[in-house]
Amino acid sequence: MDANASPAEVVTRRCQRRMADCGIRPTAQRMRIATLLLSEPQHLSAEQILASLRSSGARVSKATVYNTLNLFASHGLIRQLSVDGARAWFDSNVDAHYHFHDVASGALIDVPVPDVEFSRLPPPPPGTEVDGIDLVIRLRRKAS
Amino acid sequence: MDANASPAEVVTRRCQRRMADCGIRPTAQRMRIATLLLSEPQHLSAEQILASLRSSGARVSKATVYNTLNLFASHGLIRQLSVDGARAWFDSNVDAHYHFHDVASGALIDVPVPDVEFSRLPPPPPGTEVDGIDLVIRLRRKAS
DNA sequence: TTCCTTGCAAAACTTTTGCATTAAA
DNA sequence: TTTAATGCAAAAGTTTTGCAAGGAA
Repeated sequence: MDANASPAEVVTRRCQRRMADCGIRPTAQRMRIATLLLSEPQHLSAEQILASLRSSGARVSKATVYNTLNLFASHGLIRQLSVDGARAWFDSNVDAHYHFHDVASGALIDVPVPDVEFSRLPPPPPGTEVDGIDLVIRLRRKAS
Repeated sequence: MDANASPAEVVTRRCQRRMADCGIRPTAQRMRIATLLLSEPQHLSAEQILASLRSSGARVSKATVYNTLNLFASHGLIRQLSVDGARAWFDSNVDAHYHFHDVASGALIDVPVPDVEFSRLPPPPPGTEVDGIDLVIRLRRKAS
């Protein structure tokens, strides 16, 4: 172990390890995208990721951002969300969880699984089983 | 009352009434779109609606389909769903309800509210209140 | 060398918009 | 007649793809 590792180093190593576990070659662009997303749980669009990387001086193309996000998603490193039809959001929290969605601001907030409890759920149709539950609690500004 | 009204007539009148209630002018194209959607609860994409209307001989443009769907949605006559990022689905069932989503086939199946019961839900963040709950139970083909 | 990744531009797709024409009140 | 709706084509926005160039093994 390295008790002197900086937070940035820890994130870098975690990204390398997770990509290696999936057999994904850790190129410079992929590492930057992984570092950005996996440094903390967050929801980002492809455009936001591209802008963020470029403003920090990275040389990345839009195609590579999409390629990388799709690659990561296909390996379960991130998760693609469909909350509004306008664009995809990429969630770096792949543990089971739900979301608040503030429609006015577009903000997404994680809701931990233990905060939601189902006392009844319908049985899946014959020949199918439940693959997962997408729960979005839409929020509006309180009138009061 | 008219005890001899055919099912088609009943649908036509119900569409006229619902559009009138919203102050929407019942043009030929709008009536055809409303009749298609509101004849029974279903989930259709804009492209499906356009194709269906044209194959039944109607003269409608893509722009009018989108204009009309947005108009209907803004008046609460239909509801727009975001289940996959690929396209919008328009749900003619505007009563509160949830969905099964068979990812393999793309099929959407309604889940009535009484079939789901929450025994715990997180409190909405300060300054906000719950506007609605979108619940999608993802289905996969059973392995067994 | 061989295979994979990147960047760029173009293409594909869904949805919106501008504007002249047409239909409804 | 006056206002609103329609159709068409073009535009806009997001995501994918083809391909030449670059980089890693």
